Amino acid sequence: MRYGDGHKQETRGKVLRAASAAIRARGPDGVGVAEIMARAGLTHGGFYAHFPSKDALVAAAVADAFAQSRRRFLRLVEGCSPQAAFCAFLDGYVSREHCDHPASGCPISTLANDIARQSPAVRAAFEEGVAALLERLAAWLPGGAAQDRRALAASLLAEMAGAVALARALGDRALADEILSASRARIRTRAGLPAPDERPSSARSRA
Amino acid sequence: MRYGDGHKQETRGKVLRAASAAIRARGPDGVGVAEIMARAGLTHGGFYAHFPSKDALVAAAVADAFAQSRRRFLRLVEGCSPQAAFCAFLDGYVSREHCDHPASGCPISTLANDIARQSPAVRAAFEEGVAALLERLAAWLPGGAAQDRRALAASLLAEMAGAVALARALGDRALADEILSASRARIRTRAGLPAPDERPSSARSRA
DNA sequence: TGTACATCAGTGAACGCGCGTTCACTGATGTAC
DNA sequence: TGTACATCAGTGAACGCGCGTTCACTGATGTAC
Repeated sequence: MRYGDGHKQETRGKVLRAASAAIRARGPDGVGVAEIMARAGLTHGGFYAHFPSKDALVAAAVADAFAQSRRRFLRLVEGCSPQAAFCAFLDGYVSREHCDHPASGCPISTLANDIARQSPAVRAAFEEGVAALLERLAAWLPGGAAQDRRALAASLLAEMAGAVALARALGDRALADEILSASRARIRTRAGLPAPDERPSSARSRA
Repeated sequence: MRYGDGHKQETRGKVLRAASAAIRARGPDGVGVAEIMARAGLTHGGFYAHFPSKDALVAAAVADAFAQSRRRFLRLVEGCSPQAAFCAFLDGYVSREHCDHPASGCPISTLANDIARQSPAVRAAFEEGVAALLERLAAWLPGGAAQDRRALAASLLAEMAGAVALARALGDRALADEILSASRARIRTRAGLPAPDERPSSARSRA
């Protein structure tokens, strides 16, 4: 082989990361194969040496997006109490920062509507990501039966994803921030967290 | 004029309704002008006699979708107490029925992710619809200062839209129904409604 | 009342464009002798 | 050690297709005389 052993895997990784970001930012049907390859520093012809179809790339990119989010939050939260972990997750998720950077954000908040219209392979990748995240959130919630914590986690995740998606859809920053801070405060209470963040959302967005 | 006085407006209305349904079901970029015209019983060439561009149609269709939802719920809820009105809205919204029929459903639950990527005209139509719905929901909520009711309405709407969008994205009906019923129950409690619905979600979906 | 004309909603072929996908080719490198 | 060959990741032109949009045309009807 005229390239180093891991060369092809490395290139595949570059394409995957470019796709994962671009698809979250503009939707699976909003970016083309050629643009993704260009962002990975390649030309479009080589794409099919790495993926059998665009659909397969989208499925892999969705899985990669969930894995990326998971890694980031597990790193952020290492050694924290479950309560502190949930709190950090919430503050990162329902935030102006997250709204403004969909390309590196949670795929649920960016892609839920698109996923309902995608192929079974893409939907399966999404579903796996959601199930894993729900389990993780449920484990961070305090007390109660496992089933109750799971149901609460589902309700809280629905609100988190809904609030961020809705805020992103609104051009009016004031209304968007109103929704974000209303949701953040209520999720805190619902999750049994003690100390609400009293900073105004404008200070939060600069943090 | 060789057609009756209201003929052109009537045709425009047909195109608009076809667009409003198709766009909610498959997204603004998932349906073409030709297909929408065909669904309205026309050929694609005549489109530009009614709308200056596809973008203008999408904006009008989004506004029409909100107006349609508003009309339907106001009819359903006529003469009810505010509490009963909110309850009817919630049960209709966070339901298997709503999940299974995006074409006639709330545009927030179907289009939030798409709207963030659309033109200013489309976003403005969406924003107006959201603001009007928020106001209506806030008026149905019990007690408290107007500002608190508005914040609660925003939080509840975020959860409603998030739960339905998430449930639609999941192929696994059991997981989807779990999310729907978890959200429905918790929104009921949060809105100060007394009697939770105890039927299992399988019975509900057949209702 | 009857004929010629004007109107304009709707038709359907055509356009330029970007998409996903294919394929003959390139050229840097590892291997065989 | 040096030369000929095999490998294959990546290139770039080309394909068929569907899209949004344009435009010359049709033909049913209302109006003018």
